Amino acid sequence: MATEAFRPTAESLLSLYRRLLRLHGPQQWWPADTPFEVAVGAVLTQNTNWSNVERAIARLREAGALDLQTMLALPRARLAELIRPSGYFNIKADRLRELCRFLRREGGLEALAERPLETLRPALLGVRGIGPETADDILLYALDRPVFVIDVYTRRLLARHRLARGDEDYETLRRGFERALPPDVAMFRQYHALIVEHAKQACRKRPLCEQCGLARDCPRRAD
DNA sequence: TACCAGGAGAAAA
DNA sequence: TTTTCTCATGGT
Repeated sequence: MATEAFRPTAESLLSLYRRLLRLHGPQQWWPADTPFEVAVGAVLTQNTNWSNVERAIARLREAGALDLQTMLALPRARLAELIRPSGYFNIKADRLRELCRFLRREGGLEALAERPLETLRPALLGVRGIGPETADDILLYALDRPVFVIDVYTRRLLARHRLARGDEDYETLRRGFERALPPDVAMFRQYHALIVEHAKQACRKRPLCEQCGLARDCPRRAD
């Protein structure tokens, strides 16, 4: 596992950010009505296309289960059935229930929002089924904390632009962004959303480049 | 039919 | 400690 430092300059990351922003314009993220829905979506999107997540969330909404107390009261089998379109529904039902129990113990997302990041992030990572990317999605988009979300698209883009090799561990990449950039929640959200949007647009109906994940012949590539 | 998609945890090496 | 396997649906 690669452990050496990823220490990009602020200018290199800001330059990439500005190019993505020019290409795609401001993104409206995260697509959810409430912080709780953000947290649910963060679990459901694990290794899953967002369109499948939307189906599952729509079913939860129809069932009136998009709030903490109702979801906690649902039998596991019923919850799994509701989120079936998101895939991995048995595992994700357990993960959602673990997350809901955690939120109940902590007094809900509103109470969590009062905790310092130094204890909040480890607490989230202590929930079974909540890994670093899912925790950081929740911190950034549901709890307004300046943490940078690292996903597969971020790795590919960093590698493509020679800012990283792409196989660095999650914490190395996250800390690299957070050290180089000011702790700006709105900008971190926009940056991550732009990376995902860029990858989706560039790769649509085109073969992926094995290095960066973007299409070799895509006219919208940011380089 | 085969592959991929906004991971995470357990098991095996 | 690192790598591999498992979980699963819907779109292309």
